[in-house]
This record gives sequence, C-alpha cells and structure tokens, in this order.
Amino acid sequence: MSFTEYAEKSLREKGYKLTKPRRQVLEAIEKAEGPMSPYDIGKMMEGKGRHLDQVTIYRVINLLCSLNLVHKVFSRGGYVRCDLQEEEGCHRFLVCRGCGHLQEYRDEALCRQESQVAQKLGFQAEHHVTESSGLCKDCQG
Amino acid sequence: MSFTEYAEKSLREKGYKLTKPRRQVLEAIEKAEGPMSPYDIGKMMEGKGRHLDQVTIYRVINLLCSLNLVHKVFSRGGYVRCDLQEEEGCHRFLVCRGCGHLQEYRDEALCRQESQVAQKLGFQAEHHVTESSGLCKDCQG
DNA sequence: GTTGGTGCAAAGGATTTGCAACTTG
DNA sequence: CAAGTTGCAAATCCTTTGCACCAAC
Repeated sequence: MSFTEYAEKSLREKGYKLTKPRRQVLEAIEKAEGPMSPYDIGKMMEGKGRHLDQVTIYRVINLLCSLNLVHKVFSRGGYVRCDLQEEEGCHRFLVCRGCGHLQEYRDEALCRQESQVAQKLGFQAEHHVTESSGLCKDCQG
Repeated sequence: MSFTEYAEKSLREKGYKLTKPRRQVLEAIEKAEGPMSPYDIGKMMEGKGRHLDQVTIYRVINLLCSLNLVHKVFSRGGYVRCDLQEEEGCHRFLVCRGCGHLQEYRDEALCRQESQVAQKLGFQAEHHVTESSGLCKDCQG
C-alpha cells in the first residue's frame, strides 16, 4: 500500500473527511525528496499553479502529525512522510550530514533501554524522539 | 564552577572575545527557568531596559550552541544552558509533559547501543539527539 | 442537512544577509 | 592596531487566531 493510500485509509477510518487540500498535501509530502515545511508546501503548490491556503496546510500537517502519518524532523526543520506505517514503537531518524539523506527506523530494544534509563532517574518516559547525525553508506570513506 | 564562569572560560580558551552581548546572553540563559528563544531573550532584555540587537543574540546563541555550552530543546523550541559541562557523550533530555520540567542526562551505554543499531543499517553515527517525553517524579500518580 | 473543514484577513513572531562602525585583546 | 564582533536596515520566512463560507459524508 502506498503512503497516500495508507494515509487516506487512516483518515477515513478515524472519521476524518477526505478533502481536496488533504489529498494535495499528502501528495506533496509523498513526492518530496526531503523534509518540507508547511511554507515550502505552499510555495511548491503556488509554483505548480495550484493554490492552497497557508493556514490550511498548517492544519493538515498538524492533523497528519497527530495521526503519525508524517513526522517532524527536528534537526532539519520540516516534515516527512512516515515510512514505517503501522509498525509500533518510537520512530527514529538517521540524518546524513553529507548528502542530507534521511532514514527512518525503529528498534524496540533501544526504546526499552531508553525508558529504563529514564526510570532510574525517576522519570516515566512515554515517547522518545531520536535523531542521529553522521554519515550514510554512500558518504562514508 | 558556575555555568557562566565555565562558559566564559571556554570562550576565552577557544580564542573568542568576551564581549558585553555575550556576557548578557550568558547571564540570561543562566537565569532562565526553561528554554528561551533568541527572540525571548531580546524581549526579556528590553523589559529590563537593556537593549540587545536581535541579530546579535542569534549569533551569540549559535556560537554557544556550536561550543555545546547551550543546547536547543527541539520539542520545546528554545535553548537552555548545558548542565553537564565537560562530560563527554551525547546529552539527552527528559521533558515532563505535566509541569514542563527539563532534565539533562547522559548515558554511555545508550549512546553506544544507538550507534550500533545505526551501524547495522550501514550508517556511521557521530552524534545523537534524544528527547523523551513523559512524566517527571512529581507529576506521576 | 450537519458537521467538520477551508479560505481570508490580519497580526505578530522568528530568522537571515550584507555592510558600516565599533570594541576587545 | 587588527581581527573579530556588533548594530542596523531590510527582506523574507513562519505561525497563530477568529470568523464567515463551503463541501464531504
């Protein structure tokens, strides 16, 4: 199932309407190479002759984020589609400082250990956000 | 050694000048309760009758960040002083969703494991940024 | 037809660049 | 004194709120 198909299914199942702006934003994020800000998406649309209100884009992005269909990439300041679909656990990112390549992954053991360390400090962790920077396969050596 | 003392020492040692704006920003960040944006710092200054140019604040913050004297807290959108001083390894944050309390910590094993998992994916990690959200001691139960 | 969603207006927050002038060491 | 910093101007990017109107189910 493609990202857009999966996202549209998720929206419908949760009772959200499948509107034109939502489709457009999903398409933009599906096709994007890297993280896009709501602003970027608006500009891109404008460039293609289509118009989408800036505020609407913000609202759509927020919705998609809350449904975990897209993630914010903090170190890059933008949003990307979630590539792991229904996989449980906290999603993490590897961000290449060479080419900017972004890879999403997931690791239960890491998640568990992260929570344990927090526990030792008296903190009850519910969610972790992790981004690692370094060099991807292609940019090493 | 206080944060400001440590920071001023670091700046001097690395050949950076100890200017009035830098002192002021350091003082502001030292005293701040939580994360402050450059904009916040400017406003706070203005409130105290002192004036500091916005652009200068950005530049000082960037410098302090690059020296690891302050960290950006992504999930909160602001900068805080680093509480771990010269301790090596990646600094992580626990962010309480109840009271907003922020705790910085460090865990070598976690860092190592994180890098190992990345390695398995062909990625050579150099630095990790992690923020966990959940409930601090006081906000549990 | 209802409810949820969008568009518009407006305001203000946040961030960057280039250059002339100043201050620190 | 020289190099490193700062202040200012200006531009642009980014984000939020309220309300009237519209479209998906």
